[in-house]
Amino acid sequence: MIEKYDPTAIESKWYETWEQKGYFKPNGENRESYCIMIPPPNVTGTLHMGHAFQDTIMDTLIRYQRMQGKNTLWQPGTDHAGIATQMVVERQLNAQGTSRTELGRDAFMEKVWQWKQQSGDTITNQLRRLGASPDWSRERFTMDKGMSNAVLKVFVDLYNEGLIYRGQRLVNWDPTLNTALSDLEVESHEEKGHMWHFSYPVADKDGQATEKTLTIATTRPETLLGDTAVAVNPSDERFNHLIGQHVLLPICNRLIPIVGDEHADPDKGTGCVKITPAHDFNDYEVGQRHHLPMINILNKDGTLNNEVPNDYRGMTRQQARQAVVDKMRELGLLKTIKDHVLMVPRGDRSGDVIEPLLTDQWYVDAKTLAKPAIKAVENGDIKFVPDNWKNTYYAWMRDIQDWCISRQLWWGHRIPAWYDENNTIYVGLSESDVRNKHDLDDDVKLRQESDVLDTWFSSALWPFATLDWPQNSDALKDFYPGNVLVTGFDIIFFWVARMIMMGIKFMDEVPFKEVYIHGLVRDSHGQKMSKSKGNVLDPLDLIDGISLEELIAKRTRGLMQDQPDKVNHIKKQTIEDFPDGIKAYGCDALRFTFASLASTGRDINFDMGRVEGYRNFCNKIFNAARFVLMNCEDFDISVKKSYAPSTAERWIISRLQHCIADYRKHLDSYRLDLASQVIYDFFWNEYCDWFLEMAKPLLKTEQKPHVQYTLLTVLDQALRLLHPIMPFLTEEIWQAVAEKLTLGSQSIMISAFPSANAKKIDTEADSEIQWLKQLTLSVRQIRSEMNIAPGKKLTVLLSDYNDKDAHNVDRHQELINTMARLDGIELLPKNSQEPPSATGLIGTTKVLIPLAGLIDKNEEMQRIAKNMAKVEQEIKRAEGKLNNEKFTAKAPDSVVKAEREKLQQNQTALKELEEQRTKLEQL
RNA sequence: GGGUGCUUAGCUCAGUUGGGAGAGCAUCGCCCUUACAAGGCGAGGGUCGGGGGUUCAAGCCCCUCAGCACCCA
Repeated sequence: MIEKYDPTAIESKWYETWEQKGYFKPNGENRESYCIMIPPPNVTGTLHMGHAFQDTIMDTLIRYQRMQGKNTLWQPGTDHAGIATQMVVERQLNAQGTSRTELGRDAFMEKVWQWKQQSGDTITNQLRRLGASPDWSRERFTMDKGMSNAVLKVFVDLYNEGLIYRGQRLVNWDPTLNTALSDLEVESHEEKGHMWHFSYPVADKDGQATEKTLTIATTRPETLLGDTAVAVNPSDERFNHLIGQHVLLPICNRLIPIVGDEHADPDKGTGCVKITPAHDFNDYEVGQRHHLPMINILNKDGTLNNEVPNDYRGMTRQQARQAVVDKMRELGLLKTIKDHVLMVPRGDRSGDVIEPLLTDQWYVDAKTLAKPAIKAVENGDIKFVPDNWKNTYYAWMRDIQDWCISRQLWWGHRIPAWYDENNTIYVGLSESDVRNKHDLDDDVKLRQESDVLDTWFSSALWPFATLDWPQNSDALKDFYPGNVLVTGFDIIFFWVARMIMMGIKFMDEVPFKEVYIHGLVRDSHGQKMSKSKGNVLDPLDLIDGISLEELIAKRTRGLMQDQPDKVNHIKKQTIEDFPDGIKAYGCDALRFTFASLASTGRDINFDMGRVEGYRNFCNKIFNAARFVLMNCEDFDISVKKSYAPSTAERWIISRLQHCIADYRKHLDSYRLDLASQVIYDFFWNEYCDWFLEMAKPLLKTEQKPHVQYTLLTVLDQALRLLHPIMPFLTEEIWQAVAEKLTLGSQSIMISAFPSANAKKIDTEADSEIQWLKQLTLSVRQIRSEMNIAPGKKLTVLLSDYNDKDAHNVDRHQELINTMARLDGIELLPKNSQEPPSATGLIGTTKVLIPLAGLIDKNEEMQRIAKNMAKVEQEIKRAEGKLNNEKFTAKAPDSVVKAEREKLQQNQTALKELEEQRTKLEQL
């Protein structure tokens, strides 16, 4: 074995072997199956820290269940991510001086497929580097033939049931991307803007402008050109007498009615609002209530169309806004302009301001599908972990709006609808299917819908479409429903809710039994990681390491030209956070870090200190294994038959049982942070710090073969526990351990996961070793605080000892001497004179280290005073409690009794310390 | 405006039936002790955001205030 832990050397070896031997595939042996569907990453580039975190969680769960012998499937794949991917490729084309429209639909699609191949490969390679163990032979892509068939069937079935329909509605229109978006793809944020007050002349009976005006307030002056009413609140006495009259819309010179509607808030603006039903969701509602005409004034690219006066046609929204304001000022109808903070809706991909626009789109009747999906969570068929996320789910599902699923893009599943020349709609699996069903001759011209489906439409089918549905495959029988969905809270609406709806609709069963919601990975300052902030980390850089220069280059790439300030800021921040770049911590350390951060919170601030700490843990494991193997070179497995563990061995075996039980409990409840803590603590603080040290002297006795066996078996078990989190290092070491123990199994991956054995819990050994630890700690403390060299051999006396002390001293002389580095330990006969000493305590037993020239009297008196202060405080606390009659009367007996015992023990201890101090004083 | 979550050591975070405040990193001291200096041993450091309440007992339960984050409108 190599001298130092070198993750690169270890991690390159095993992945290929595992994959070749088919360990990632379901074993097909066990009827109990376990399945996780990967949330398919978008083929827009590379995996980020959030993916790595999520994949670590899933892989840990999968490996854990696989080792328990279950028929385990982790289903991998990627998502075509319609808009996002199309944008990436379009941007590349633009950089090459061409464009999507120049290429045409077919050639463009080819380009996207090329990109998909490249990005998909990058992603799967990253997953491999992370040690992920999905069944690659089942890899799927949301635009695969199989997935496409599923999409077609679902669309056609829903259409036939009336759950998909085409309709003209106001949609969120993205003028940059030229497509409709669903509500979820629109992000509204507060932005600084203005509130303009315009006066509209009130018209007389003949439709002529009067002197009277009505002043409306608006944040969007350009929409004036599409106004079809002015609304006032019916209860607003300032204006309600005007209801039913008309105003003469300036610029357009249109007569539009004054309507009474609750939407007008008397306290907001001027109390009067202009109504533009074709360009505002609220106004649309008002328009419906009052049967107002809708005037669409926008082209699809956001410029003004021919519905507006000549002067304004072709203007952009911004130009039109300015022009309208100028004109109103000229007309003397502009009253004021106020600064105003308003919510501005923007497309989550383009960042452009979203326009409500009246268009024909395809919708899913979400309300109908949501009903059973809500019930499934209410009745516990699906559980959220942590539980409170179900409230977020309910809140959205109970007020769900119909889902706009059509997108005016090219990259995606083309909607299986055909139009004849009269625009009659035919929906079917294919054109020939449509012709057959509707008896359409070949001379009837059909044209397929050019829109594609929202990318989430296909993702929603992921849990069954990846398992070959609509075929009734074995995989579908074995692995639907899945056990748990592991995902972030940011896509509960986008994805989780829709999978539940579609799963129940088409499989008659929920798609998964649990939804484990994890937090979002942020940087160490709590900032969201994003390219524009320049604080992203590539998980592979933590595995392989990266120099500061390269990291800065990576983070500022593509930002150079436009924003020098930003580049400098990113540089500065990066230098501050990573002055020496990033070291190669290795995959196992990174995974362990992710596991340790997987608690119940929402956000995870990724701290490099933790990675470094866990890299050290890897090193610790590596070195402990080295020690064990070095000391087991002559190990003979035949000792197994006559195996007789000594106290220290029984102790570590007993501790191991606790560790196994706790670890499993935590993994079963998705507390990977607690699980990692448990195994870290066991391995470092118990196995290494105490057991390996105790093994050293024992290896020099005839107990040696037994100790070797214990060292190896406990290591074997610990490695198996660690394996789901740290696959590479554990495999590397386990191979050598398994050989010694002649375990037979070829890989730790398919070895049995440890189970706790209650019979091996040994309270006697526990108590004896606990005593030994206390004694050792006591001596070490004196040594350290009295500046006695660690190597200096001491003699220790036990005074005021009890039977247990005597028993332990008798049984564990050698262990005591090694652990506490003593010459010897003696029991001081009762009533005999105690020599002047430095004093420690095990309970009420005094641990005496005679002064004999190596201890300074004054220092020791100070030390004793310090300890006495601690004990006194404890006494005071306990007395306070026990003197409170209510406490003794109402607290459970066991608590009161424990408190009494503690008090008594501390009182004795205090007395002894006091005596000791007095004795020293007299010297 | 409605909702959710958070506030614990210098930093990043645990603390799940209410019963003597924890980890890692950082800090200080001693030590190259034959597995490991990416280490060992020891130490210091917290009025658990503020206030109030329930209780014999509150980091944990209730109320309230403040700050931060996020979701929905």
